[in-house]
Amino acid sequence: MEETPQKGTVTQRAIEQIKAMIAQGSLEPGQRLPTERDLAVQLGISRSSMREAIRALTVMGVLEARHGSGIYVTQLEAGDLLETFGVVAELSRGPRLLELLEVRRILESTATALAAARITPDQLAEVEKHLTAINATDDPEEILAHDLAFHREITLAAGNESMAAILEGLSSRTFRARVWRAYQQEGAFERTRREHAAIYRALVAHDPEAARAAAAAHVGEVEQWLRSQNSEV
Amino acid sequence: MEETPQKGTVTQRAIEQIKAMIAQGSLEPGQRLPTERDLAVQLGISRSSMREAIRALTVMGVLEARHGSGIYVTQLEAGDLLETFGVVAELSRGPRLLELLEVRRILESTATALAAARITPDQLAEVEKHLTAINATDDPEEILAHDLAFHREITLAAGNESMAAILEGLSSRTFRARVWRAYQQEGAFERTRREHAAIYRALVAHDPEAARAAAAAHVGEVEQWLRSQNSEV
DNA sequence: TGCCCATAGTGGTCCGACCACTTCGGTCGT
DNA sequence: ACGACCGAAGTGGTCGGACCACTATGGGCA
Repeated sequence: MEETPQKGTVTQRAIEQIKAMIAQGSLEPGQRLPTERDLAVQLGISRSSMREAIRALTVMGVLEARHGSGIYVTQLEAGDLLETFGVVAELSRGPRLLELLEVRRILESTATALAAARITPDQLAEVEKHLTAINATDDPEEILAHDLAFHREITLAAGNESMAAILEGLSSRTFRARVWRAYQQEGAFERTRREHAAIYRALVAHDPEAARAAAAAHVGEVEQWLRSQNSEV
Repeated sequence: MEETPQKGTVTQRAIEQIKAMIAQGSLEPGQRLPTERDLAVQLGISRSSMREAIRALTVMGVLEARHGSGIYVTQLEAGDLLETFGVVAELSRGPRLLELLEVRRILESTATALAAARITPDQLAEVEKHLTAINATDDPEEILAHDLAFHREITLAAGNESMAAILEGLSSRTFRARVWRAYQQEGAFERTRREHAAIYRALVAHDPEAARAAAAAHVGEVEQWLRSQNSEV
């Protein structure tokens, strides 16, 4: 029960062992881990290797290191899988970008449909706030921020935080900013506003099918435009 | 243009810089990077910190380190975002597990529908092979392997590698093995076989809507069962 | 009583050495 | 002349120890 099985690199072994501790429940969400130095001693490896293992788990969104305080197990909440997903979206080009956009269209249309059925008056008011904010300004930066918030509010209303987190990653700042920059140059502003309005109307009417169609069309519009650019973005 | 802007930790800065190099195209997929030692000098940090940055990017699926050879940029293909996603699925419990299963149901039903429209005779034969293999044995291990292959073949036929990779992560080995263990004990074997057969028939008939319904029912069945377990898994 | 700061403890960074593995070129035998 | 072998150079992997930056805690001071 004590000797190292000698499989794979030392760091990789450490990663697996810590993952196993969490999976088996001996480390619970929010709990603080022993210090890096202690952990290294426990697993019989150097602190350097242990730090790399911790770094890996931090990137995966499993651990969280607080300078001067300690290392903690995250709540394993939806947002924790966001970062890595967003990075992939940022680095994707051409065909891969279209594939991810297709995934987004599928998930976002379904999420919007679910939201139409479940959204509360409070949430609806929040959505409307961002909608009017988008129409009230011409600052691309502000529009983008409210556009993101508009969709996030809707996906959250769908009641599936994991799906919301994935969509957030797929719609990451850089990802959309890149599209926007060129997109708005074709004067498609007005069309986007109409699409947003259509989505909002479907939500107000609590009409899932209309919401699904409106959301699919909204994402599909960007998709079509991007496809016509022949992988230039 | 040369001094460090002093924002965030040194390692974090290094991660961003390397990401930027790839995003801007000065580092292309498959290309070999300078050595860890050289990179550390270039960015003005220690080798330890550089190694952590590389480890982080390796986990994200952006870089690949080959012992004794060098560090390379991955092809940034779909499978590269798989590993991290699978880890999240493995560590999820209770409500989060249901959310992820819902995402899988949405994506898998759509993917199966797409596959019904696009699948080639060759791919269809491959799918049938796994189907008969599932029905020919009682070894859970073998069944699981062919079950995974069955669905993977179908999602690949949908023509969206990114979606296939995400689904692969959501259906990761451990994830499904855990479900299977208890699931089969209720003698739901036969029902699963019938569902697989229904999916296959829809593919043969090139009937997208039937395929969508069959796949949604298939995943939904597991979903319902898991929901009835009151977060015990 | 309450504020403040010295201090211990933690993660973050750096250095230099050595180990394990890959790669490649030269050497040796045929 | 050719091919298999082997050794050296180069690379990532590991180690340990030192110091820095930040946080949290508790005791002392006003």
